[in-house]
Amino acid sequence: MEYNFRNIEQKWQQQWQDTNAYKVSNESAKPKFYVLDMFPYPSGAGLHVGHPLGYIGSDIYSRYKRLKGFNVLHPMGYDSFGLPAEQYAIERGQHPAITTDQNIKTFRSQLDKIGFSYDWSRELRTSDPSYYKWTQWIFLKLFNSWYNRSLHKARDISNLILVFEKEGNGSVGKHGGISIFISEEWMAFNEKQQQEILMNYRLAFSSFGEVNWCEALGTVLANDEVVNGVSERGGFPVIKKKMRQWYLRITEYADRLLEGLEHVEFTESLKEQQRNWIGKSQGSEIVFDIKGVGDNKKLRVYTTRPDTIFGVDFMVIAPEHDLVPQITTPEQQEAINQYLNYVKSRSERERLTEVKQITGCFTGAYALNPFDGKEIPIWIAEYVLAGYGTGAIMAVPCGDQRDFSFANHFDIPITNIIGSYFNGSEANPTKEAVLENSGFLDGLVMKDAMEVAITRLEELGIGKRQVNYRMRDAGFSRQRYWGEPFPIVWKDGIACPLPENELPLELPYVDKYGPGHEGEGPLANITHWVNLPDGGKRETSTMPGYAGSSWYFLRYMDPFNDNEFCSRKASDYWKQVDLYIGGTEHAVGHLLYSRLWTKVLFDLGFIGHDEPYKKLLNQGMIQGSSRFVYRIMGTNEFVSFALKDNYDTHALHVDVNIVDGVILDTEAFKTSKPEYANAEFILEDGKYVCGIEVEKMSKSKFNTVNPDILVEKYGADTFRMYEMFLGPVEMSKPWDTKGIEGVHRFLRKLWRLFFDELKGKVWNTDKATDAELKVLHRTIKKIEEDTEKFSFNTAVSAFMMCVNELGELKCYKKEVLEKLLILLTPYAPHISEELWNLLGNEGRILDATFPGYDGKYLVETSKEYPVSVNGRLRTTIGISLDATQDEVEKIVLANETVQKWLEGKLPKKIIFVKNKMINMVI
RNA sequence: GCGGGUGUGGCGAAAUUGGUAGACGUAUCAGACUUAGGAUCUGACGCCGCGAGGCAUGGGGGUUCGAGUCCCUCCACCCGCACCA
Repeated sequence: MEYNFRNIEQKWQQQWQDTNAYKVSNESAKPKFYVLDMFPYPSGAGLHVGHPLGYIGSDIYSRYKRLKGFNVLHPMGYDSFGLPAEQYAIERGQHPAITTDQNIKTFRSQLDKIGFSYDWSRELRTSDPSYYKWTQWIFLKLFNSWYNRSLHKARDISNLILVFEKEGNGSVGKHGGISIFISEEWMAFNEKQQQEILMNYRLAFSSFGEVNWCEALGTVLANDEVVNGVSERGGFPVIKKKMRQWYLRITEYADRLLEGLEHVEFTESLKEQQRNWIGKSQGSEIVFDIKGVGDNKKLRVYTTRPDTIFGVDFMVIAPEHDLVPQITTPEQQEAINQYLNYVKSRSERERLTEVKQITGCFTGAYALNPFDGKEIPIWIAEYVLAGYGTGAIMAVPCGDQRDFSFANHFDIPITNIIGSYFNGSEANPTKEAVLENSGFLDGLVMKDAMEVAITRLEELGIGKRQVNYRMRDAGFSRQRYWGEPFPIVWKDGIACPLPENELPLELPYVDKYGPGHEGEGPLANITHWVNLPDGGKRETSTMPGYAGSSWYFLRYMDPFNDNEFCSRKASDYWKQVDLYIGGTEHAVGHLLYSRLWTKVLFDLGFIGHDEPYKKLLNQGMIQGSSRFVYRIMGTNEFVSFALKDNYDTHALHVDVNIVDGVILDTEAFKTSKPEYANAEFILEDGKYVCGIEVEKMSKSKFNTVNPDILVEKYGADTFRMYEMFLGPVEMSKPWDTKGIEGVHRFLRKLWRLFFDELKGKVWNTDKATDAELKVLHRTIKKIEEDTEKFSFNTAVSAFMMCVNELGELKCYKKEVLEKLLILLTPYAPHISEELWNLLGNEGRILDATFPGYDGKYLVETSKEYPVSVNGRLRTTIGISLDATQDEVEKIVLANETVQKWLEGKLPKKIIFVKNKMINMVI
């Protein structure tokens, strides 16, 4: 009887499906555990070996937790709305609903072959109306909420209206550009004015704003979807455009999003990325008078270094700053106009990439230093951003390198306030210097002077402490088709929410789902849908890809609920996701937005926790190892790697599947493409050697490896274990199929502990020896520890060692083997089930209990201790474990080899490290 | 530039956290059994050396009886962020 993995795997996968083996109940006396994979966008390209890496890790952990007695929620679904799905559909010329459905089917069948333990009954799709009904519902909650800054919590908007009616907005503070009003003023506003004011407080709000407009994609993109001035998807140019858009007021949550990072287990680098994105900076705002202009025109700058105020040699304001036209002197008008034209001609991309170039223009105006009255020239320059701080800075050339370069470039005299810390040829951003030329701050160390300066500024009423964030409110609308429609109707310029009983507002079916024109999305073309009988017009943009993924982890808890997005009972039972596995690419997108939604839902009392994920594990990316052939220019002749420099060649990707290691299968190559049919080769040692490069795994690079082929050839269990064996899950590594044989060999060796090809059944019910139990218990301990810390690669090694050792001991004992099978279940579920069954066990192995290890088999009564003299290993000596220090010394000193090294002398010190080694110092 | 991370055999990687470096697996070589082997098993396999032995965890220095592990310093690579005032 041999290991026939194909039959075994098919049989058990069918069985699991037929018996709903992995269905999970919300009612259980067991402790809960929630293991979640980042749900995929079902791309049409199919899986490559990189995709299942995290899924295998999470599957192992879920199965392990289940054996440990937990009620484990381990669901899967699809992020099926969004830009990628729509783009793919457009490329195929098919409706996204159809392509999405097809892709999901392919995806599912590929996943099923690997033997995952998902509870598929809870499957969800973000593009399903029964799901996005609740995405829309949560949007309405965001729309109907505001952030109460004194409670640090979201509150219903009705409660804000009450405050306005009673006392105006004095106590809640200015949000957006709204000025302070009192109760009477509020009552005097008409409906439209009131709604416009409320819009400045809503957590989901609409506003005209500069957005990242991508002409090629015909849509607006979020900041994190724009990389280096081009779209993340497709790499198309992105420009700024003013449009009415929806936003989420994530900036109100900046502090809580930062603070929450202290309580979750994310990697330091991921936390750092989020902190970076939020970009909190503590500083102060200072108001400067402008020479010769009225009191109503003052220059407000933002700085983190108020201590350097006496070192300010010039001011720089953003070219877009409101003051520019107001303060420019007639003499400078011409130059300023020219400069503004230049700035306008610069694309976002150029401004981002050509950062080294120093440009700017003097306005002719001067600000006045409030302490010594010094006249400070005001410049404009594109390096100062309108959107950050006040859009104006005070420049201190001796302390800031950018300011220094600017001063140098335009010959602005530099004031040195830090004495010898400034060497005249570069700025020194130190906080340790003792201030000079700094009026009342003279003699103070800079870091102490900050506090003194800001206090004085506040006393004078010309400055205040100010916290700034780099993060902006998140753009929440897309001029696209394939997304959630907004449950909003515009009436006379007022955004009216749809009543809850009209949800879901279904996405109308259209034939033309391509981009609309002039910024409006495709929905604008469906006039019968847009225009309502009462004169209202539906919002025509749709929600972005991250809408549905911001709360899906909650829906899995209660997926069939028609009355609520998730009952409080269900979310109180499952609580946070205990383990969330996925890549780092969502560090500042999905992971930030879903944290925001969770916090809002928590504030509003719909759920009981305000961080969605307890622990996040980032699986590394599996890269492709590409192979290259070198074609001699203008010929059909290919030259082997080592000889390529003798010719004028260019490198071409060659399909990794026809290369064995680095050796090209030249016959397969000839048949791979018609143009290669007559290819000729210049070989080295009779072989064609390919070049290697590690790149992202992608079809276009011919370096993808399809898991289906590996599963077909070696089985799912081998595939699962090999993916884990490659190395730590969190590390990126190039794929190499070579070693998979070793893992497959291990499973066959395991099989032979139960059945022999010739002899048949070899397992028996004899009593296990101490030596055998020792191997078993050591393995139990190791597997438990490794699985617990996600060290799946070392766990696989431990299995291999265990089977090797049992093989050497000729241990075919059921007592030992069945426990080993339980350990192995999470890693290789099919073979474990089968052997468990063949051992005559009742029930399913997935309901077994993870065995405990007995310490007595791990402890040795005596041990060979290494003995070293002055740290150098000399010999080993067997000593019983309960020997006292004195006894150890006696035994060691009596040893002949040790005596030889001591040369008759007595050691100064004998160090006896229990269970480790003995070292003597002479 | 700033932040995070990594550096160990031909290759993927281990190392109980300061205690015999290279487990486990691949690759390679040798052998056994075989009509055959891409099956199975055994052995060798960091470097130098016939050997005893010596040298080895990116380089250099330090702490320690003892360092891959801790400290200082330099170097290389990967990943984020980047005129953010």
